[in-house]
Amino acid sequence: MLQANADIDNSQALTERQQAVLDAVLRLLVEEGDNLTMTAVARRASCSKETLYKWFGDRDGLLTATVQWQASKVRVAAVDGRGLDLASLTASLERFASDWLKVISSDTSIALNRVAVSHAGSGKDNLGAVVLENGRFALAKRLKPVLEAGKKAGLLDFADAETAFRSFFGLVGRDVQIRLLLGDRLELTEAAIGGDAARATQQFLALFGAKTGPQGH
Amino acid sequence: MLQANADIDNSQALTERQQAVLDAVLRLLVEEGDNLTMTAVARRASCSKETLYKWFGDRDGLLTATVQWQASKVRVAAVDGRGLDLASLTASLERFASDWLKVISSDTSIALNRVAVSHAGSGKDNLGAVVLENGRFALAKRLKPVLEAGKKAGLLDFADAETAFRSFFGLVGRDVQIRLLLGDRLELTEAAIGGDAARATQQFLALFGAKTGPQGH
DNA sequence: TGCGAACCGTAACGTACGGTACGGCTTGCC
DNA sequence: GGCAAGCCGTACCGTACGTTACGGTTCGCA
Repeated sequence: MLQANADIDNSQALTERQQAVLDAVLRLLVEEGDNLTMTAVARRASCSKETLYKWFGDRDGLLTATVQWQASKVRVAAVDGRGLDLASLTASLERFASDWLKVISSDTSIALNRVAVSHAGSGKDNLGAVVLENGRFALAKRLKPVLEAGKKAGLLDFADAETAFRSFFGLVGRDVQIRLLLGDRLELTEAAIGGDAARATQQFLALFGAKTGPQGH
Repeated sequence: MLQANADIDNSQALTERQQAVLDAVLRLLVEEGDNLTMTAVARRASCSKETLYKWFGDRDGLLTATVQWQASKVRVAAVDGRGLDLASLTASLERFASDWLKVISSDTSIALNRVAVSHAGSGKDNLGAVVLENGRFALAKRLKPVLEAGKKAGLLDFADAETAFRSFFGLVGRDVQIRLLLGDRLELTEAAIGGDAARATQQFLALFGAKTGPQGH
């Protein structure tokens, strides 16, 4: 499911101490939202403000470093495109959906998306681009090969992988993300996520599965 | 498509002047995002800060009043459930999808959702609830009767209207809203919206259309 | 014409917070 | 041991902004 990655070096040479600081920022971001102060970060991380500014430049630098640090930690599992039969393709899609739902419903993801949305409205949309790149676009980059493999294997039928992915994205996410971002309670249990992933996968297959003779519903 | 509503009195007795002030807030919100100042509002609306505070209490009151004012202005058209045949049902769904896409891709909607998301992270989630109530939930409340009518007429087949609606929501919105909120450029032309609405509707019908004999693809 | 209410423009106040400076402490190295 | 570098804690500065206060003006009304 979720794994720390070592392949993509998105966190450029962070010391253990710096990582601890960024983890403190994450925790603080979950608790207090975007209105965290540098003094609060310093107090929580047991470091001085001078050190914060020396390491991360300014407040925005600290925030972007935090977003990148979190992005380097959480990553949806890659699935090899060797899923030739329908069963393994279905399993891969379900796992993608489940991982994705688990990520976007996590406290840290919600907090990070919130601060990124806030900053997107305030001029410099640095954070928004980073979140988008490590979220929606990273997912597409990982899922498309699977879709293409499914198409090659005659299991899927679509003209454009991008549009197929976007439909899958919509079927999985539906209104979950916007509701969570807007503060709607809606705790997703493990079981509910599994059910949603299976449902979304079945719907996607119903729309984009290759029609090889009549298959009962 | 879009209409001002007079039935639901969501705007509790606002004078013309107050509405003009809130319109100024909307414009300012689109231009500058959440970091608008009370002095900027006063200057733009050509009113004094004292008046702002007398009318709306404080900054949050002004913002909530603005959200409610906008919500009372823009509303997705209601469609009567008298759509008995497949053609009119399809047309209704397409119109809903088109209107919805038009709304969420508008500058004011993006700005309002951004500020609501920001405030949802900062304790009082007043704005988030209001936006959700007038956005996603209002849409559900209007669309569900149509879906139920379609089911009654034997055109649709689903167990729960809520889940059917959520699938429709996902198929229509896909990744559009989160991308726009995060600052991703992606201007939706009138034609693109129409195409997306038609595609989403066809996909929804493919998933939830009643299977009355073999209908080609 | 006189009066009071509402409102405009602006000045002023208090506070919160981003950013900087400085004294003291630990740590590794010569 | 002595020294330099890095860091902690804290005090400090400047500013931006929410909020309040006040004098001057317009407008409806008797």
